[in-house]
Amino acid sequence: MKQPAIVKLPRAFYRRPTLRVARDLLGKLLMRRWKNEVLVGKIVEVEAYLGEKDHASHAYRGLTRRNEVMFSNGGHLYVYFTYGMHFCCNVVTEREGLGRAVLIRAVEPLNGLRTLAAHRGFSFPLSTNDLRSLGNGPAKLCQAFGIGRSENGLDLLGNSIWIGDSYDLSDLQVARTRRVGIKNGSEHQWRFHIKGNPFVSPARLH
DNA sequence: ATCAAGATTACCT
DNA sequence: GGTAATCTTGATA
Repeated sequence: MKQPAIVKLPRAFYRRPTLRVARDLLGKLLMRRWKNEVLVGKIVEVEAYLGEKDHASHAYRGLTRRNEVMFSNGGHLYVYFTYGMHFCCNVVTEREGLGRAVLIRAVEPLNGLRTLAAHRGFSFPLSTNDLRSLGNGPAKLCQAFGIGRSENGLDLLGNSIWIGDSYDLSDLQVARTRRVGIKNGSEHQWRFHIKGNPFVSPARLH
């Protein structure tokens, strides 16, 4: 029995209100062409950052060289470098000029495990712990997928990195909480994750 | 020019 | 539970 083809999310998906995009990204498939295979991770945890009104957002003080991709059209990848060693990636939402995006915080690895493990420095076969540690954090998943400076600004409608639709999300249980790792703006419940999913970032399963 | 803080992680007790 | 690692950015002077 043949599996249905995975459809790339269209521009219109990203151009909707950011909180709705964040919620709807759960269960979708982060995909990257890598040599002769396709790396795939199911998105299980995200956070919305709502532009110049959001005190926790990189866009809070307006457009700068660092955050300029946030202000581009919905459907681009905003990658930033932090703590002197980590990259994190966001999906830009809505329309040009607003500076809104959704941070991808965790994925459940589904394909290309050998490559993802190699990028993370893990040996094969993976222990249960290492399998979870492939993508259960925003910097971890970037390392696993090889996402860094050169992927900043990439169009998710191209054929390098994109997000695929998934065909059956009827069982999806979504939880909504406050965002983590921020000071200002922590009162908003702009973090979403799949309830009970073991690939959500550590100690934040509820 | 200088400097503090950072949308984190790994490793320690 | 705690904290070192590591460097870019943006703010202030």
